[in-house]
Amino acid sequence: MSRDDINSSKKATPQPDYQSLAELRYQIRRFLHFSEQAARQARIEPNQHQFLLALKGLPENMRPTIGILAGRLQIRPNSAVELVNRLSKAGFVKRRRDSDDGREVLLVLTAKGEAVLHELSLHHRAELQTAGPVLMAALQAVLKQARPKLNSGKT
Amino acid sequence: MSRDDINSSKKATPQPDYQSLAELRYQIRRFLHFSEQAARQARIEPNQHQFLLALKGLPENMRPTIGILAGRLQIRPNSAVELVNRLSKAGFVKRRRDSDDGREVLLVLTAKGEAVLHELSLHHRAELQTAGPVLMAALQAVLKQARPKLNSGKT
DNA sequence: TGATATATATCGTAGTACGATATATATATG
DNA sequence: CATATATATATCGTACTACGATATATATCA
Repeated sequence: MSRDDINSSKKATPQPDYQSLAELRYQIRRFLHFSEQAARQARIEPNQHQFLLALKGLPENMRPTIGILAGRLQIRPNSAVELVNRLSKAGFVKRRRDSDDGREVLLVLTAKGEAVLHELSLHHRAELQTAGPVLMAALQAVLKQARPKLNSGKT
Repeated sequence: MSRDDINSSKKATPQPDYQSLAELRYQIRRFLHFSEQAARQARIEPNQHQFLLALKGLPENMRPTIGILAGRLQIRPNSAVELVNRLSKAGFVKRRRDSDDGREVLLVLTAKGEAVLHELSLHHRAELQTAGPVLMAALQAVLKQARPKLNSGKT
């Protein structure tokens, strides 16, 4: 007993708002692109930079193992191994075969790795000063039209 | 007995908050990872999906040319050409050598492309229902500590 | 002890963005 | 109007890296 209008008071708008969705992805890409360039300027590969950040910024309750880091980077454990190979070859991290569990490998930042990460983090924080709000806006635009049910809105 | 405590009321915190920075990137990766898997489930390559979205969601004042799309995807124009090659081979887009400028190529979605994009967009919108707020929170956490100066500010 | 699970490592492969370069069309300039 | 130059796409070979499949080492359980 209801007509399917476009979008007015339905549960979830049937037609997605492509424009806001596209804008969100565009802004995300811009930020990621900035990040990659910043990394290369700092003489480190973007994915290696992300590894360093994931390592240093790991929540305290997590152990810095290959597997955990892989999860944080959303890559397969074997890919993480290869990444660590390149990282240690470049002198950014060290492997520490310690722990109770002899299978695990704990990753540790070297001074060099720490330095690059520090520099890059400051740069990123500065960039986010402007990019952040833009991202927020794009995200909110998507969420606004995505809202599943919302009648009696006041706006 | 040192005063380089955490951060309290400085201009811009000298030490970046690695944890919130890392968390932001983690959440971005989770969303992108979801997106990639969703695309593959829909039988399309993630980058091809992004192209379709960028095309359909292009602001009205922009013409859907290779160059413009390349900019929106943050890739080189020649990479965009190759992407379009794969897209048209797969039947998702068509080239339209029209326009006043004979050098340009205008991209057009096929019905097939439209269909996949529609499906994926709904899926993404649904995902963002939960992922969106998490991203927002992560972003805000970074911005909070990144705020450069905050005296006599208006919020 | 033996069986099985888990963590890391190795290796070959495939996919793709890139730089360098080529071609086509447009525009400027004499 | 002919030529020079700029711009938009296109082509081609290369390099990088994440991946699947598999191997090895250690842990855990029966």
